[in-house]
Amino acid sequence: MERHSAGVIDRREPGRLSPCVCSTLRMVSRAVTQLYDDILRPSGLRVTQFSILATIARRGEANLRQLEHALVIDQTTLTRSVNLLERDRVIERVPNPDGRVKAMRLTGKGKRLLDVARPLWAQAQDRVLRELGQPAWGDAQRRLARLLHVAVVKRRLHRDRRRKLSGR
Amino acid sequence: MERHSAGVIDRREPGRLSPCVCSTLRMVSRAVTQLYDDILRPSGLRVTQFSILATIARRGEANLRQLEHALVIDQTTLTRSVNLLERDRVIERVPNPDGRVKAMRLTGKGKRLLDVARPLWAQAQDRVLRELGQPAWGDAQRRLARLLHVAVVKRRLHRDRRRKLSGR
DNA sequence: TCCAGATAAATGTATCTGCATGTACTATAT
DNA sequence: ATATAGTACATGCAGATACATTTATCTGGA
Repeated sequence: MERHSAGVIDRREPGRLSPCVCSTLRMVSRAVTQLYDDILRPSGLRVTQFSILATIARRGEANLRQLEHALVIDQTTLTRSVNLLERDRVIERVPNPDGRVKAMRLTGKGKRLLDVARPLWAQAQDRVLRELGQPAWGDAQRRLARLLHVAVVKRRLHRDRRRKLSGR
Repeated sequence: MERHSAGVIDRREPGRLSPCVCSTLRMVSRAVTQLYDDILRPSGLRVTQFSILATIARRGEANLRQLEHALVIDQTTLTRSVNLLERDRVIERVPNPDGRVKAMRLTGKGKRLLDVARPLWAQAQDRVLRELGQPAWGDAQRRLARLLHVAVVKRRLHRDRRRKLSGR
């Protein structure tokens, strides 16, 4: 008997959500990521890489600082992710007068890859939105945007307070 | 060429959300995780570990399979996380007649740790909910629960189809 | 009894994540 | 011209994530 088609018992859905806002977000994020990555697999891109590529593509080029703000990813995380894409010749450096700035653009390979990945992404997005409903996602998105804003701001406050206390 | 150089401009909040459901979730998840981890820091626990501990504590004990379902975390991920907690003597193994099952419970240290962490968690949770509003979170939570369900089910379908195609 | 199939967890590999800190370069005030 | 502050990115370290595969164990027949 197949592992996941396994009878009635495995029909039990994942338990109720955690009361914790953060754990809930992580949980949903994990599950949805797995779905997207599954569907994106033929392209060889993960959704993380896809979002970086799409962001660079939209702007033509982008440096780490811009990506950090656009994607709300820590700069040190971005450095590694970007390095992997660079290693695989999916993106390449754009010369910049400011020696500190690392600006990147897609290579030909990167563009072709993105062309392969886009319809797959659309497929994943479609499956989710068709089931969830566009309006419901619109609602959710607004809440999440607010949540993002709250988290970013609160955190800034928290860090500033700690810094003041420690006299720095 | 007027990059988004410093100063007043940097007051700009993180850009609009991505149109991608998955990227949006990951983005918000990252930001909120950072806030929770920041506030939990004095306890030495991260929110991921906190949620595992809280789950075990609620049940008295739990094995990996139960945690996998409760937290919607891949079993292989759980193995590593649980090993770290075990290494730090925060949880310990509970003997089980079935030699395959790894059931865990909190140690004394684990309980004390959780007692330290809980008020910190509540503080993080409060800050977010006070700002977002309980009802708004209730709404969001419902959408996310639906999203989780959709992702899990869709993925099952996707995998089953691939398996059938590849003749396995 | 013994074995095939099922189940629970562990392992190899690779990526994602981010804190604390370091390095390289730029801009500014003197 | 030069110290100094500030900016942009990199690195060391540690944990979080999960796919593919393996190992250990259990269970139900023949």
